[in-house]
Amino acid sequence: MKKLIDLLTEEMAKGFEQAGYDPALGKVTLSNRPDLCEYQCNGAMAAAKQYKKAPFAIAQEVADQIGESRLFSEIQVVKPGFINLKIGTAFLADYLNQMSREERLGCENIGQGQVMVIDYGGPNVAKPLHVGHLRSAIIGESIKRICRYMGYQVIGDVHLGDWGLQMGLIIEEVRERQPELVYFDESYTGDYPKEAPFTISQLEEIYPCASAKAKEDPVFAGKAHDATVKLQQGNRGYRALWDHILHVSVSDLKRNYEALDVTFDLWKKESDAQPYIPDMVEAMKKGGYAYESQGALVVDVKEETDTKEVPPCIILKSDGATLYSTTDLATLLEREKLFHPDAVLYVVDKRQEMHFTQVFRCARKTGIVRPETRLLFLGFGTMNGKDGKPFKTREGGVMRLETLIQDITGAVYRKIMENRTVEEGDARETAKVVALSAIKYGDLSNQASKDYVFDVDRFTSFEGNTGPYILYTIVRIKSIQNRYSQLEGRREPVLRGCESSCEKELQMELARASEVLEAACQEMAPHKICQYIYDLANGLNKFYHETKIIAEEDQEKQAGYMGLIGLTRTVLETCIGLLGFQAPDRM
RNA sequence: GUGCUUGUAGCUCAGUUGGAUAGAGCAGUGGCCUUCUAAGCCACGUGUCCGGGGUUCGAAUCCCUGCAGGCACGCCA
Repeated sequence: MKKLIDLLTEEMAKGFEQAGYDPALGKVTLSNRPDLCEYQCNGAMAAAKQYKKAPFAIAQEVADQIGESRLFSEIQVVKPGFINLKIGTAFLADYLNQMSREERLGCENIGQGQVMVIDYGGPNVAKPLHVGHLRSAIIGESIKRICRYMGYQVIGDVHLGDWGLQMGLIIEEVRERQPELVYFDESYTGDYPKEAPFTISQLEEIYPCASAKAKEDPVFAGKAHDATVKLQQGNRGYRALWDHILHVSVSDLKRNYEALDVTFDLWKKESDAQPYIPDMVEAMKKGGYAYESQGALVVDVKEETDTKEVPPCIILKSDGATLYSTTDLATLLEREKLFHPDAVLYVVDKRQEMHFTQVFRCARKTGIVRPETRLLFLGFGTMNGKDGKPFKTREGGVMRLETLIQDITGAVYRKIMENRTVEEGDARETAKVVALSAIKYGDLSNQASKDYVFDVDRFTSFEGNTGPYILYTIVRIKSIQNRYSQLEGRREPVLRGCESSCEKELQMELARASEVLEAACQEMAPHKICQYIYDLANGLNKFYHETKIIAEEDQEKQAGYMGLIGLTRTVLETCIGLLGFQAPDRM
C-alpha cells in the first residue's frame, strides 16, 4: 500500500507535468504552518530558477491543472509560490479504512527475503548486568522487532563474553578458596559433579575480588593468565568448571533479560567462534593479507579515502594469543557459514566504532563476508546521571540493572496505589509493565547515537512525553471499548469522514503510520516512533476531551468514533510493541 | 597533535533531510472532574538555534573558520 504522502505527491507531480514542468517538483510535505494548511508543496519555488519564471505563476498553473481532485479539499496558491493543500475528508477516511485492513498498517515489505543478524546485549559471563548493558539491550531489541515487522528474517544474538582473562581470574580465585575441589586434581579422570560449587551471587562477588587481586599481586595475575591458557587449550577440569560458570551465569542473565522483555534467538558466545580461528588465520596468511608487524600478525585496512590514520587490524598478539578482533572476525565467519546473512548489525557502545571499522574492512578484504553483505554499526551514547556524568549509584558505585528496575518499579507501584483503587495484586503486575515503559521510552525517545541523561525522578513522574503517558492513552481507549461492548444496539465500528478539526488531526496523524515506521526501520531510529506516538497520543487525548463517545446518540457517528479510536489503539499498540513494551488493561 | 562527534528556551530533548512566525516536555502562573480514567485537557511567558564569514529567492539544516564539551587513536574489551 502506498504511503499517503506519496499519493499526494503523485497527484501534485501530475499537475506539474501537465503544466509542462518536471514532475519531480511535486514533492508534498506535511505543513509546518498548520494554521494555513495541512500539507504543502514548495516545488514552484524550486521551478522558478529552472524555468526562469515567477514562482507564483508556476504554482497557479499547477493548481489550475489539478483543479478538482478527490485527494484535496482545497488547493491554495500563496505569496512567493507556496501551494497550500488541505486533504479531502472522504479520501482520508477511505485511506485509513484500507490501512486498517492491510498487514503491517500498510508498510512495504522492505526486508522481504533478507536475513539479518543483530548482535546486541553483549553481557559478560560471571558479571552482573549493570546500567551500561541497558542501552544495548533496549535499542537492540527494538531494532530487532522493527526489522522483523518489516519483513526481515532477523536473528538476535546475545554474543556472550566468555573467553577472556576473566575466566582465568575466576578459576584461580575459586582454587584459592576451595583448593580441594576435584576440578584442580590433574590426575582425576572420573565425571565431575553436576552441581556448581558456587551460586550466582558468590560468582558475582568472586570476579571483582579476583580482578582487584590481580592488579595488586603479579603472582596471582600470572596464575590467572596460565589458567586462561589452560582453559583455552582444553584442560578437562577447567573446562568443567567453566561449564558451571557459564550455566550459572546464563540462567541468571536469562532471568534479567526476561524482566526487560528482551529475548534472543541465539545465545552464542565468544568461545563458539574459537574453532574457526586456526583455519581463518591460515587463510589470511596464505591469501597474503596477514603479515608480521612489530611481532604481531596484522592485516592492513587503510583506504585511500581515509582522512585519518586507520591502524591495521591485529589478528594475533606478539605472544601468539588471539584477541577481541580475532574473535569478532571468526564470529563473522561462523555467521556467514550458518546463516548466510544479508546484513549483520552490531548494537554497541559508540566508542567501539574504530574497532568495528577495522573488523569490517578486514572481513571484507579477506573474503570472510561476501562483498554484498552489509556490515552495520549502530553506536549508542553513554547513559549519564543528572550531573551529566556516567550513571552511578548514590555511593558512586556501578548501578546494577536489577536494582535500577526495582527502584523504578517501586516508585510506579506507589504511584498506582495512591492514585486509584486497583487491587494490590494487579497493581504489582501493572507497576512492572508501566515501569518498563518508563525505562524503555525514556531511552528510545533519544537519538541512539547521543549520550542521554537518565533522570530517575523525571522518569518516575510520568508527566508529559513519557512511556506511561502513551500507556495511559491506550488504557483510556480500552476503557471506552469496554463500555461500548456493553451497549445495546451497537454497530460495527467503521471509521468515517471526519467532522471536527480535532478528529481530522487525529486521522491525519494515523495516516502517517507507515511513513514513520518505514523511516524508523531504514534509519534504525526508534526515536522517530516515540515522537510519532507522542503526537498520536496527543491527538487522541485532544479528541477524547472534546468528544463524548459513549454519550453520542447518533449511532452511526458513534460507530465512526469507535472505528477511529480502535485504529488509534492498533497503531499505538503496534508501535509500543516495536519499542519493546506493552500496555496494561488498567492503570 | 590527528580524526570523529555534540552545541537549539532555566533544565531534558525534537526539528519532517533547504522553506513561511524554530517546536515539545519539565519547571512557573491561571482555568477545567454530577458525564467514556485529571498519569489528562485548555490558556499564558521564554530563544544572539555556540561565535564569525560564505552559498541563494530562503539556512538551526549545506560549505569554510574559530570557540567549548565528549570520545577514539597498534597488541584491553
